[in-house]
Amino acid sequence: MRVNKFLSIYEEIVEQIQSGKLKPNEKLLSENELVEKYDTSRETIRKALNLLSQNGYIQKIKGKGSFVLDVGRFDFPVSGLVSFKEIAQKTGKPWRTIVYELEDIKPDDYIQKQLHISSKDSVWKLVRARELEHERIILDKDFILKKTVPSLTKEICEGSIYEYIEGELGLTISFAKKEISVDEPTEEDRKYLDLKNYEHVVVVKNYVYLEDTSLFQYTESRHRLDKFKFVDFARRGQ
Amino acid sequence: MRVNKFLSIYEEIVEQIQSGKLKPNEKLLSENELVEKYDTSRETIRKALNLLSQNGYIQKIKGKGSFVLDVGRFDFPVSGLVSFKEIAQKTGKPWRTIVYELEDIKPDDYIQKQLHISSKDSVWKLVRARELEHERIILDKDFILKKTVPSLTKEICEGSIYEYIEGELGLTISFAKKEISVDEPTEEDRKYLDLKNYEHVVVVKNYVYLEDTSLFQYTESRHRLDKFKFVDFARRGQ
DNA sequence: AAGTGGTCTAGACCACTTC
DNA sequence: AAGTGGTCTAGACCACTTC
Repeated sequence: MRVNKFLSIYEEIVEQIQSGKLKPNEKLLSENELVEKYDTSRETIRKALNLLSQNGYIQKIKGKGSFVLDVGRFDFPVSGLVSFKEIAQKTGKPWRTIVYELEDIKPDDYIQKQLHISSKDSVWKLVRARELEHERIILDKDFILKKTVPSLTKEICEGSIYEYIEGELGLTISFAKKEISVDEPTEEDRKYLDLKNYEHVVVVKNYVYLEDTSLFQYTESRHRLDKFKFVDFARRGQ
Repeated sequence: MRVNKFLSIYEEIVEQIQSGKLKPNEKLLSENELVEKYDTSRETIRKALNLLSQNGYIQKIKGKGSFVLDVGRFDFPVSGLVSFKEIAQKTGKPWRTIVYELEDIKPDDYIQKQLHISSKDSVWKLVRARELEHERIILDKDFILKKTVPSLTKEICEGSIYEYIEGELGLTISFAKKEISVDEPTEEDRKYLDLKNYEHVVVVKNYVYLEDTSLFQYTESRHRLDKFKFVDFARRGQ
């Protein structure tokens, strides 16, 4: 079976940029030269280069060529939430996930509205705290359609739910929408988080969709505000 | 001169979705049928469809077809800051921009570091408050390289700086990086914002790059936390 | 078996930048 | 004039979903 040619070219160039073999502001080989080098067609090279451009590795300039961006300036992840797991793994600080609740519920009005379901649909309610350096700084409240994910265990919830959903269940998550705002802490926040004296929490509402465009998960992440950071990288034009 | 064919096909289908001629979950014509309809090649149709997919209008499923997403679920803007101007224009509430400072400065250490420049480069410092319903809720502190934007006036700053930069100066902004975090208010925040008793502000640091990959603007937007909202829409995979 | 989108090829013409 | 990336064409084979 043939593997994606454009993807492996993309990955090879990413590796060259990350390892420093290709340096910031350096000019890549031209598209025609890359066609020669990889013995492929120009459209395949262009697919690889467009992916590099979309992901912030290079900048293409018409008439001039493609240039390596200074990725060091964009501390990873290039876009998205700087999750507690990433912080923890980068800094090597001790962390863990505490599962407070895992139950099968009938959704209330608010959850019905968020997931666009009726009161008849069963939902997993999962409440977890994320602890970093012995402080619980994020409260994740997940609501997952039971008809999509029939069984969940405490063990799965302590690890990665997405690995289970995509790996074990073979489902494909295709897109997600996030809304970030600030709110006052609830009783639940005060109970399950080490909030100190902060009078607000950063609330990230996350709506997760499957490949068939169905919404199957709503997550509310409530962050202690001193530990919150979000990075967004946006390219202009198409 | 030939106009982009794939772009006009994209725009035509966007219009059909927004006007309701194509309804949520409805199946689009297949790629081969669209080739017939628009009398073009399949790769051109695919470019238009991929753009629709990237911008959240449709979902493509292998073996099945392309389906209209329920864009109503994603209140615009699909991604990015829900800016005070957009809120104001949507709700029709009264708003204005107040220019407090516009001067030509020598950058201090912090600004030198943010813009990757030396103390010799001149910089415009611009401080503006955004007022909505007679409350100043956002403080925008812009630092703009003078060698890129030689002249700025109070009138330009009260309107849209980007319109001036892209329209009048003919420069192309190619990408931007945002960092969102929460901080304590400064003296300046207390002076120029109607902060009420909030003890924190949401800080959005924005780094703006030109087509030649040069960083020319650093903006720090300091939001009163009760008025802050950010929306992010992310597709998985490539 | 027929239809779907995903990948790939080998060409073409174009506008822009460099020399 | 030569080199660059951007758009477009007309084909091919593939894996996946539907019937």
